Amino acid sequence: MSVQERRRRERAERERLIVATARELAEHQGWDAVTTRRLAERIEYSQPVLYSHFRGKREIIGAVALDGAAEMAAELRAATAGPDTPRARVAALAHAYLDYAARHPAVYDAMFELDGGLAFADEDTPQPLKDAFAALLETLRDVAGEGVPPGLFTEVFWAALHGLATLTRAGRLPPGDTDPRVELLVDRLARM
Amino acid sequence: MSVQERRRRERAERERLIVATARELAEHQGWDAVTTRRLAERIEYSQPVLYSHFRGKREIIGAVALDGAAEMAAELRAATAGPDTPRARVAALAHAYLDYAARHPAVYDAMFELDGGLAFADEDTPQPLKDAFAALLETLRDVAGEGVPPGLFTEVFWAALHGLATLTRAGRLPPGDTDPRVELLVDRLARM
DNA sequence: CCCGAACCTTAGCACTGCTAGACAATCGAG
DNA sequence: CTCGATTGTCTAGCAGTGCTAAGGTTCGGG
Repeated sequence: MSVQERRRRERAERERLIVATARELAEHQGWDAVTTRRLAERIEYSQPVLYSHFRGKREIIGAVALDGAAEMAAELRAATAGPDTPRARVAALAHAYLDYAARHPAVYDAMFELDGGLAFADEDTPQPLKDAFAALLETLRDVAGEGVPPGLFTEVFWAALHGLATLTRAGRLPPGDTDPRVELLVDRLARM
Repeated sequence: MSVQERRRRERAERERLIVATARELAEHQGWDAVTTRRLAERIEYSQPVLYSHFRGKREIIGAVALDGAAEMAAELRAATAGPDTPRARVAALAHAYLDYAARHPAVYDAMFELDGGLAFADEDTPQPLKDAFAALLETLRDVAGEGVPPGLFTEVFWAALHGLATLTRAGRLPPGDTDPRVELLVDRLARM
């Protein structure tokens, strides 16, 4: 009985190892470098072992995404804990969001650009994703303005941040100038 | 001499055929279905012929992106030609943008999500891309507000639209509700 | 001590983007 | 009109991808 326990623990441990290794590989060399062969080699098991934990590469991406969502939510909450005024909290939130996207591009992609097989905006949406959205909403609800549903406002604000994050990183927007862009966004969208 | 002329024309014609076929395939079955083998079969030539026109698949994506940029710019200009007030023009612009993204997801991806090997926000940026940005700027410059550079304003507005377009299509935002989102965006960002 | 089951690996499939080398058709010069 | 050279195209193949069927090997439970 306790043997089965131990095995279960070891399996869970190995699963964490897979996800952590995938993330590390992706952060250092990009998702293209995350092949099942390389990943298997890094964890020192053969390829089929990966498929005993995940249905396929897509699910591994999904696992990294959940990991990142929890981490991002925590960072967003930490950033908005300090400032006193709603305006300052929103600005801090925006900067923290863009900062995370810039510092962890691979994880950001797993969450919002790649297909990790996760449900979004749905009752089946995994908790970490719901929670990350909640972290945005907690701060943004205070500046939605009269007659504007907080959820709707959060969606629009989030979309704007997402657009800035992805277009900037892909080189579609000139780098630098992030600060004035965020300032404009916050000044115009937020209603105190 | 005229023989070489004819050949040159036929080559150019075949190049257009390649791009058109790639686009059609992508629009109907997604970019994953656009493989060099399938593409070669569709144009009734062997694979290496593709490589005598383009350096690789990436450049083919880039060609589709340029095609789409010209088309999109035209649609944006057509949409903003009608309305009389700046407010209405901006709203029409936003809807036309999101409409194009929704109607031509594959082309939109070629322009803004995939790597087509194109330069952006640079002097080397191909004309169609510059022109598409210009189409946005022409309408948005009138509502940037005092002291805000039109270029900066356009970047932010564009990023918001891009975020809405991609998050909606990827299922990250609940479908429907597009109208109130656009209304909120226009009402808050634009200054008359 | 031995059996059965859980576990892991080897080997392979069908596919990808891309390319070297062989082949045929066409052109220009004599 | 003929012959060599140049173009153009295709066949065949490489290295790599995600994924899986089949076969051992190992190890706990009786």
